[in-house]
Amino acid sequence: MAPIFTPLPDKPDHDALELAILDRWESESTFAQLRDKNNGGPRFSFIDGPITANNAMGVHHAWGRTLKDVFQRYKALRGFDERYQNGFDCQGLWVEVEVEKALGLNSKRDIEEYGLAEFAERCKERVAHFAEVITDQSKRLGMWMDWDNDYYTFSDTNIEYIWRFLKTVHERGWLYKGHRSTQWCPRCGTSLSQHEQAGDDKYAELEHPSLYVRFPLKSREDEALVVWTTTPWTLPANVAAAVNPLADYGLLENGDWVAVALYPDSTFVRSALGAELVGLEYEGPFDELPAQAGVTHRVIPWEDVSLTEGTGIVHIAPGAGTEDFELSRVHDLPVLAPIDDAGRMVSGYGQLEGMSTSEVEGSVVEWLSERGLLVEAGRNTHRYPICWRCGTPLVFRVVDDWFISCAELRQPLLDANATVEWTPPQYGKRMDDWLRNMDDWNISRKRYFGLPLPLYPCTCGKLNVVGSRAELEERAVSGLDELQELHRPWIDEVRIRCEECEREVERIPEVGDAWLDAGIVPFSTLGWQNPEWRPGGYANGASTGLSGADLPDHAYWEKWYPADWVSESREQIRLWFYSQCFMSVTLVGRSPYRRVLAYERVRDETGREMHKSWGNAIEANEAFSRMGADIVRWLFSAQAPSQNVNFGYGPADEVRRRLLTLWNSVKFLVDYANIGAWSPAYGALEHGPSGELDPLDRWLVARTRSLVEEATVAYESWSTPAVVRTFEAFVEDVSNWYIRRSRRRFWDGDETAFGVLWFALVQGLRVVSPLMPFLADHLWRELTEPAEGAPASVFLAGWPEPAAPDTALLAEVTDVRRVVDLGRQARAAAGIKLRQPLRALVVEGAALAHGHADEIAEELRVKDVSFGMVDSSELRVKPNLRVLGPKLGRELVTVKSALESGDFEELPGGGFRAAGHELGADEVLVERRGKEGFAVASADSVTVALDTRLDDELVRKGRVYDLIHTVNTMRKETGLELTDRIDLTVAEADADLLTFADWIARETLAVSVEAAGSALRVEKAE
RNA sequence: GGGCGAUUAGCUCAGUCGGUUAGAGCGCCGCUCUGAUAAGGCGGAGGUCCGUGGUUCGAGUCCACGAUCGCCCA
Repeated sequence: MAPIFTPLPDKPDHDALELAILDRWESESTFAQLRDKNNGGPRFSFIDGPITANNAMGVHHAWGRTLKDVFQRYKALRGFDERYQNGFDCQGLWVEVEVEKALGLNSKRDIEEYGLAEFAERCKERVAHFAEVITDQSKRLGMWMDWDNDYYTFSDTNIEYIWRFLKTVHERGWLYKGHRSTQWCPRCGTSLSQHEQAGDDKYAELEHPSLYVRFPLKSREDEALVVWTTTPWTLPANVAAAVNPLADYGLLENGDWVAVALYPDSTFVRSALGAELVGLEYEGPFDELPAQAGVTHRVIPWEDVSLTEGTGIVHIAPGAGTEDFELSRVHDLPVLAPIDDAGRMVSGYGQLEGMSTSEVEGSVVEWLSERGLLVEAGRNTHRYPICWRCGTPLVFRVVDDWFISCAELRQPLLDANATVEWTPPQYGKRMDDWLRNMDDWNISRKRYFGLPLPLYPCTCGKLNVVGSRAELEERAVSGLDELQELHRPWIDEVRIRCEECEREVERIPEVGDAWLDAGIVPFSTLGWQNPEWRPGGYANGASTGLSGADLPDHAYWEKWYPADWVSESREQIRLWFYSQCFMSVTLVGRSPYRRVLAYERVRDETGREMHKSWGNAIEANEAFSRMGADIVRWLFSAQAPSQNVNFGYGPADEVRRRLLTLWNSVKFLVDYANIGAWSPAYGALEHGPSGELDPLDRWLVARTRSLVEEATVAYESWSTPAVVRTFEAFVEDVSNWYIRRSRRRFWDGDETAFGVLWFALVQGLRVVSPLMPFLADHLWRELTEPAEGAPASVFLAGWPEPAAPDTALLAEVTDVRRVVDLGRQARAAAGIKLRQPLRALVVEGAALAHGHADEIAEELRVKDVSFGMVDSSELRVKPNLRVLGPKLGRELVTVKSALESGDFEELPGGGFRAAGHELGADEVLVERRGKEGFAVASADSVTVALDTRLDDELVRKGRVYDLIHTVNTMRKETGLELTDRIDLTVAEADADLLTFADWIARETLAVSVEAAGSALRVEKAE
């Protein structure tokens, strides 16, 4: 007869099992079935933050993608209709930089020589390639998404929606061209914005020159200001020197002025307050350069001049520093811009022209020392900003950039954020902090493959902002025919008419910040204000052929906006959470998401950052196949999101071992159900197991119901760690209490036990399936395959019906287990192993365990269990603080010390009198210890006393248990099957045990038991 | 300088509403069960719950201040 359940191997092969499940999902269209089932149900709106389709996915992406999938699966089990749209981020500096590397291009000129059209094609190819790679990896992780319906941020539709946003911004008067000093990457040839440039990995410890330089004062012979700088290339652009007006400055004997505070050991011939130096003029070190012609150098006041490093006098070059530039506005200083967009000195700087900022260092030093202006030259190591994409050290340049003013929006953004439920909650405060401090949004990048900013400034002063492709077509005067998509170079050919003066105007060359691309997604993908549904309408422009995504109509947007939930890493606070909130508050005045789950970073298993160059990085694909995707998901799910996760093969092995207990429990059921020819009934899941349930069975049913209850609470509070904890505790209870206590019933083929265990395991799998979909579905299929009417997949089974657990029974068993633990402790203390039966156990306390004496007796192998006072040599009484604290208040201290010193009187009924107070039995905790002939153990007001006295019968029974144990060990060692029968021969010396022959035979599956010879013999019976 | 966190066993971390002897996993030592067995269970060693002060009958938990570390901003 074929077995009812498919036999399970000793342990799971996660990789093979997961690949097999993926095949089943594919061939059975499981996901499509799930979506059909939930179609029209209540909605759970999730919006996927786009993943950059620029490289393969790393394990750090797997954390977020696990969480996204867990909660989408959970909500699906609860019957929610969902969109499952995945998103790819496709354009901007990150793609450009990688494509440049691949093509061996190393400057903007290289790109232009290569050709913008060709370059754009290479960028699109890269995105298409890695979108496919990421899709495959995500599927392997178990992510269920609508994979042929992804949104790509470089589609024309997405771009048009951003255009529309920008037009709105302009109508509000927030869009402006700024002339300011910004951080500039000389390799990428573009400025970078505040939110891009934040974060620790955006800085490096770099060594730069450290120069002390003399600025001779004009009206004072032989006196000079001394400044300190680590950026020699900025000196030729110097126009001023700043002093702290409130600080003391002193004149050294050699004629140098410095801050007194920074030269504590020097003697000064004269001193002055900084304010007194203000207005003095000096000779600039590079006055002879053409660029410096006509510049008057003078001393200006600045409260922020540091008195902790340097000389207390700061060299000011408004063309090469942010603060310098701000000061130039206040003090009306000339702005000299010394470098071009590649970071090379421009004309007007004599012999320095054409040199990079680092090449210029030697020449500057030489120049200064020749003229006697160099006081000291050294090296200095400090934290210096580098480009977040290519690692090149940044410089400051004063350039024109386009900005969105956030002055008017700041408060509305804060108000919108106040409506959002953040998990963990402190991230909401961090968002507030960011919003309070954010600068105007720099949206322009002087690059190539990105969102084309639709800005057409006219010489008449009018800034034309085009809000859609239709508007562009209507106003175009040329270039439309070649416009294959809304990207450079094609878009640059389109000229339009100025709406003010009718002159022909062209687009600014800049592209947009990539966070505009991602931020518009809650509008562009959901069809905001789109009059009619356009099949395939999202897959246009650069994403033609990559996706089949529709552009929905406005009614759809109304249905799915705002998102009920979004989840990304914490750094997205200043990136995607920010940009989409900014755009959403601008367009519709509210936050685009109701709830956020954010998480920290992935580290290696020792807590260090992962770096390829350190050799401690783990490839996502390798993690999936070597650990198993379920294990990867479990590791991430178990981690509190507010803390970095330590990820690696060590922690993975731990998880694997813990999950083995679940596997073993299922395998146990399967093995014995096959022997006993038991098969399950699917209806039992809803109604509970049938048959005559004994207390242990009812306990497991209650325990299962409480699991469902606890897990529901955990999921509903977005806490995967709580799901993990509650599930692991459940598995431990099933395995180490129910199964261990019930083994015999399974050997005997007890149908009720099978039914109860099956119920518990299957319900457990349903609850945990969002976290580890592969193992859960595999075991679901294993356990429900013989049950008629069971859905083919756990994901089609829905969420377990909630049912109130029998909490009284759960509490009883908690007490029972406490007694058993104490009993084992007592045995251990007395040095009596569990195989030695004992005559009696007395239990005091543990009131709820009274009905379970038989279980306790069996578990502890004692003949008799009784409840009552333990008559002992030592009595300890403690106050029940929870009760007495509020009642006695300050008096409690007196009572407590009286009880501690034994100064009390026992009252009838279990009460005590101490320090003048009568204490009821429920107001004290009583423990006893020490008794002749007994082993006593005590904890939490429960005391057990184990009678350790042996007699002949007890000793003989102990020997029988030993014998049975030995025989069964031999059975195993000789490789016998569980059902094999044996002929057993015991040694002559054990002949007296043959009075228990039936018992021995039953326990060892012996068909004959006899005594002969001197050794124990086990032989397979014919 | 401002903001947000963290600090609990050798390591990684839980710790609910303030309550009696602060827990788990890993590691170490010893014991043990075994018809789930490359598992499981029990016990032991190992704690200044970062520090100081406060509130309270009672503080790892609440409050204030400080220290250290991490992160975000300036």
